[in-house]
Amino acid sequence: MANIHDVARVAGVSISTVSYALSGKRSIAATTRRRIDDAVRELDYRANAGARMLKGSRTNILALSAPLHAGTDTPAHMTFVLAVVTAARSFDYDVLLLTQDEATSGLRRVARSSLVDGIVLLDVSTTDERTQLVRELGLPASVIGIPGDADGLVCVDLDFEEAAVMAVRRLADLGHREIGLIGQAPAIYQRGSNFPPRFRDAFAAEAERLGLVTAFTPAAEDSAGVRAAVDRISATLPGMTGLVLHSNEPVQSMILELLNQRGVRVPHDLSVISACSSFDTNHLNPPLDVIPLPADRSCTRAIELTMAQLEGTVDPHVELIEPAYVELGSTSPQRSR
Amino acid sequence: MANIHDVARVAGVSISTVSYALSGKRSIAATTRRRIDDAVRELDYRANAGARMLKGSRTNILALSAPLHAGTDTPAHMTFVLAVVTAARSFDYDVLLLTQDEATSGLRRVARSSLVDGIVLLDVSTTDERTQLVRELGLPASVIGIPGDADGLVCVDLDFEEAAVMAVRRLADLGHREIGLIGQAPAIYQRGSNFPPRFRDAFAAEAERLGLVTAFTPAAEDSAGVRAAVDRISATLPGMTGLVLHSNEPVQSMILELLNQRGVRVPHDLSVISACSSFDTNHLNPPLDVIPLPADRSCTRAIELTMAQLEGTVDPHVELIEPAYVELGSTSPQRSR
DNA sequence: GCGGATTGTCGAAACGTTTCGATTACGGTG
DNA sequence: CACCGTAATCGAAACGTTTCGACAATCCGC
Repeated sequence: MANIHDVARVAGVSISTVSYALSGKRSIAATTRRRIDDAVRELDYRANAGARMLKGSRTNILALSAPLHAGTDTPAHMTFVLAVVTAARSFDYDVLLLTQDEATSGLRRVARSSLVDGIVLLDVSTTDERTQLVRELGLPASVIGIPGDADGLVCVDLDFEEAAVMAVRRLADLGHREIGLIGQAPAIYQRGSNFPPRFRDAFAAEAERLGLVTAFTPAAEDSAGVRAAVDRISATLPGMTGLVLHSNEPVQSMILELLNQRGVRVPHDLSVISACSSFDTNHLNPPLDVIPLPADRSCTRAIELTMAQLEGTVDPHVELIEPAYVELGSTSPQRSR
Repeated sequence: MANIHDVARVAGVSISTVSYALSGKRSIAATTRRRIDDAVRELDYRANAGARMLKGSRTNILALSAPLHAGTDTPAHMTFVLAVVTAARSFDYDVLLLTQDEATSGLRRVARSSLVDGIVLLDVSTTDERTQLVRELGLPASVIGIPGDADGLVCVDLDFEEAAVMAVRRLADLGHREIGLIGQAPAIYQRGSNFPPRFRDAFAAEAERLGLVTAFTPAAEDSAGVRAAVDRISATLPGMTGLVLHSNEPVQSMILELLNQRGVRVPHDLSVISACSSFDTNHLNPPLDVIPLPADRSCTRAIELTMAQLEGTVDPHVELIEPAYVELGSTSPQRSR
């Protein structure tokens, strides 16, 4: 593989001139620069990554700790992973993927060996061993999601509380007084994933503030679980006219199918809102009003903040992304009885 | 961050002794080794990755080129990615994730800068620009899937042809004479993904060899698409008593639901086989006989072969993984009419 | 008690960059 | 014309490791 000496020889200059020409850190005569560029092209030269890491103190690699737990919605998870990789590349950073059991131990390994300049944490639980580790390592790091103890960390996430408030208000404004929430699979609440309870609790709180009657149920991911969830919530709240779905695409799709089978028309009989969904609700039947979960925005921001930490220009804080409400016709005013 | 000099100083030896103690490449006195181990622990020392890459010619990093295309089954894709990462770790290798537009250009970049020792390609199409690139780069590489031009490449994949033969024979052995195949979404065949036509064509060939009547249809991934596919195949083959599903989990689930609604009992009225599925068909209703797509085996083998290429002990070839048939009670003999 | 093998340790070179300080050439200013 | 600042280039040091060759100390068999 060609190295900088080869380039220097072919271009007839010293290696430092080559280095400066490529980095642009000192001025180089136009003719010299052209000869160097030609040599680089001819040899298909690229600076050796190891040497660059060793000398400069940047590796241009980030670690992405992304454990995939049972019950996690894989497409949503993948969306975040891809968004992180894409955002990192826009800053000329590559991404090292750490998963499963290596999500924690691998983090320590790559950090201590100076293989990465920074860390991104995905899918944090309310009590997550990775948060303490990240504090110890002292490397720039951004957490996507809000762990229980966010002290000393840079965290980014959709404002799930505000999203819940938004959904409740929307239904309240339309005159609905009895509203339901179908959430994630029970396993997800048990594992302590950070966002589901944030949404559920804010939903209940805002509804109470507005004097609405609510019911909540999780929904297991198979058709039996979905049927049971719908049955449960109808039994608890027979007069329900508004429903918020905080679950993955297949579950939302099954719920709509079930409602349809039972002759419940959306939005005529029931106003339905899809909350914090990372997929396109236009493909549902009918399309659902949605408060999107903008993976790209969270991830882009997380990477920006990691880069800012590398420059030392940012302090630990929690950054919440403002939710937006997208109308697609699945809500309507409560009919007077 | 502590370096090898610090360890040497604390242990009271030279740096070369530390290096040999850690690598085990020369014998070291037991007492010396203990002092060094203690120093390493005290300082939480780990060899600097950049320096190690520069000096040794190994980086202990693999590039994983894993573009996610529209229509690809995300959970299956993720299963492969995770399996690659896990297998790589078992050889002390980390994985750099290259996706989307970087799946090709990033490959060139990281290879030319000697950031990675080898390459793994996922989701290759029949004509894939990455295969030519990999040949040019001359780095150890393993392809998961079989591209149109596999010359000079190391490829690993489930033997989709044999899997198709297995499914057809199973149904034929049970006395079924008219069998159908519901495949992937049309978009996937159009994009040239490598395995769907391999399965489809082998299915047709083996059925013809055995004198069976067949019908094939792709299935779009929404409920309308599934309904249309089932309608199409029933219309083409009214006497169909055996059905093979080569599609993702939601689609298979919807198909079974639809059959159930229409009063078609599995296996009493229709024997159904789930082919090359990376998910657990026990969760379907009813559970389906399955020829599993063993992501972990393909990926483990791909990594093994990449490691073997690093040692120079392997030549380009295509390696097919023997499929297995798992009975779960969704097939039964053809009833005499 | 001597030669030769073995064991344990060390110093130094090399890997390919980046970057600091030095040097040369040259045009502009007083 | 002497002086200075600037542009363009170069040589050399440093980053932290691995590994080669050298050397001293110990052991073994006779």
